Amino acid sequence: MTTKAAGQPSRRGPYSKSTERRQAILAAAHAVFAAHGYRGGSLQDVADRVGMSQTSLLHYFPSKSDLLLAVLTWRDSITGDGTTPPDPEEKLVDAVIRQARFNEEIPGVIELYTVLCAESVTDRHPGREYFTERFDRLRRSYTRRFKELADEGRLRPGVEPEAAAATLIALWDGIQTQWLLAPESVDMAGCLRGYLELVLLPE
Amino acid sequence: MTTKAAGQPSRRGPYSKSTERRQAILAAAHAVFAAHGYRGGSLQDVADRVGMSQTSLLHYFPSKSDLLLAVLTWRDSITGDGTTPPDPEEKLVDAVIRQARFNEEIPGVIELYTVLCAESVTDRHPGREYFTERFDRLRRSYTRRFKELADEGRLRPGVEPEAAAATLIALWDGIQTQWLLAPESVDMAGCLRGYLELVLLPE
DNA sequence: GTCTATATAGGGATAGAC
DNA sequence: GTCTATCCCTATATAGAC
Repeated sequence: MTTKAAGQPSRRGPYSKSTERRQAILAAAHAVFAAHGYRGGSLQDVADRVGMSQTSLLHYFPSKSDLLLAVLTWRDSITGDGTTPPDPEEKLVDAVIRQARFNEEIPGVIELYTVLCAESVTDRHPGREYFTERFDRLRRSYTRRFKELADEGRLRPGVEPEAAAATLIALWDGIQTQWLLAPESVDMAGCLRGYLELVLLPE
Repeated sequence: MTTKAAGQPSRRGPYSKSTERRQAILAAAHAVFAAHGYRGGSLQDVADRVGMSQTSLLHYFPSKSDLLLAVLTWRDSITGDGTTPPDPEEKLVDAVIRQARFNEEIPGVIELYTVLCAESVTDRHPGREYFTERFDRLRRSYTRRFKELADEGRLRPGVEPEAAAATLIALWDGIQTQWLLAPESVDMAGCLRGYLELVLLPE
């Protein structure tokens, strides 16, 4: 059964049954961690959604923290966060708004990020390193972007690129939290655009 | 023993032994929830810090969720969040910076807020209503403040008071998260001041 | 690769003695 | 008001049969 056979679904490689199973587990874990957080979500919840036993799940991911890190990496690949290099042709405002609207459309993406990010600041949380590095990387990336804009004379005088980078990221995270608690009262894209139009000068 | 006696520490009223115990429990619970979150923190942790049994703790707070809500209310009384009416004489920038620096000095205050706020968006979290109402109240309060400034011609043209309110709160929350993960790399007060100086016109 | 059974630990909450 | 003992539930992880 384990030997190769044309047309068999158990063939090796990136499209093997095993890989599909892993994908299904990641999707289920994404939903569970988004709804209950890392500590609040259980492997049993995830296993039930996939339709397998909790012990079978541990065959694919040896521990709960391994599963968490895999989910975080998987999130990056879905959202493009940290994987897609910024398009130098696209304006910063447009790129931010586009990403904000995209995230808004995928259920659970914002919940997962918001919940796990704050949870990660607690003692010995397995996701802490991931978020620390993500913020470092993002701050550097946006700082570079704002410096380029400053060189073009498009940054409002008095605004420091480093501060603008941290501010944009902070605003983005914070407005997502408010949006989760009151989607009707908060205009995520509007707040982001408002800040960027404030900090950037028209061409 | 339960009858009144001059000089006895077991007298009734706001300074009774029981009240002191409750205060000690609240302080311990504040530290535990800040370090581990609501779901990650245990009543046993709290009881150990106070030096009592877990069951004795439940004599003061009948359930874990009751304890959480008491801690959140206690936090308000410490920080003045939601209890102290804004001083109309103090400039908005000064008030925000002063509060930010104050929070920074009290260990655990920012952790507690950040962790519980994000955790509260998860399913059936007992703190959810508290945070939803807090955001509603804060947005209304800052919106009013920005409208007053707009009437004085001190709000930069094109900035909407409602958006500025949500943005200021979001920025504040988000920068606290970054600060918790990298205190040396993030200037909380600087980012807040930077935004307010951008959105407000000089007198 | 999947399962059952189990080890081991911990959680919140209740009953009732003192 | 404080405790011990306990109930009952849930959790992650391991062992081993199939």
